[in-house]
Amino acid sequence: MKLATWNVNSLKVRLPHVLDWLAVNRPDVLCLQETKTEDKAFPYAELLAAGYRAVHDGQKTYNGVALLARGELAGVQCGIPGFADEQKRVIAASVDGVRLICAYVPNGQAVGAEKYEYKLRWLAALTDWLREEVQHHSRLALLGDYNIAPEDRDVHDPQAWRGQILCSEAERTAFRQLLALGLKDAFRLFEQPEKSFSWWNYRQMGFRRNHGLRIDHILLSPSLADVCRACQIDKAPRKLERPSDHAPVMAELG
DNA sequence: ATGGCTTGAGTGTCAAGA
Repeated sequence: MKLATWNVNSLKVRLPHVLDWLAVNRPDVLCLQETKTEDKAFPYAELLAAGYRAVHDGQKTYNGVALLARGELAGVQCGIPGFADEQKRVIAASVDGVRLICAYVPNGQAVGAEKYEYKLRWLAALTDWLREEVQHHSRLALLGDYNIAPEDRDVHDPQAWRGQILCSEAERTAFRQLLALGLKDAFRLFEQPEKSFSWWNYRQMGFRRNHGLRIDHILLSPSLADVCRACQIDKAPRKLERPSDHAPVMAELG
């Protein structure tokens, strides 16, 4: 089973890239973030024609998350239960006995900002919810744009980013709280190239200079981590015309 | 130096991303 996640930064703009990528890679599941569209404009028909069913929780302009799967999507859940949030950032469903949670963690804007406090509250609510979910679903994966670079090796210039948004200690602690639930960072189960990132700044030729961060992650419950055979970041779509600023991350389960 | 790109909304130019 191949699982993938991709922040597409507008599905309307990126649909051709997504369809091409699905055709080449044929994942069983693809999680999307930042669809930036309402449900009524979501391209269900185009995806179905490509062999993928989809569930989506979206809104105008911002946020929006979707789960695409070749198999049936059961037990669909939108949002974090008990956490009131106008912003569409979570969608969960089960495919072939695997519980999949697609998450778009708030950016946070700047350390100390109101949006930063929201990010930390949001992450605490996600973690509290997942503490229960991992009890009920031994085969569980949390995929998405975490907006957290977990360690200095996930940052192109750790000195410049030290303590900054996406790299602050409170954010990294929140990430470790997710790991403390028993979840494993699929990417770090394997030897990886140095300076591997999943996002690069659009400005100042960020991609060509590899000025990036690894902020998109696939976390796996122990039973899935045990059967994970590979995990990689696919930089190919980032090289296309009008790319998303994020690259897809894919994990292969045995 | 708080900008530099990109998107959506909407037709001015700004908010938001990371």
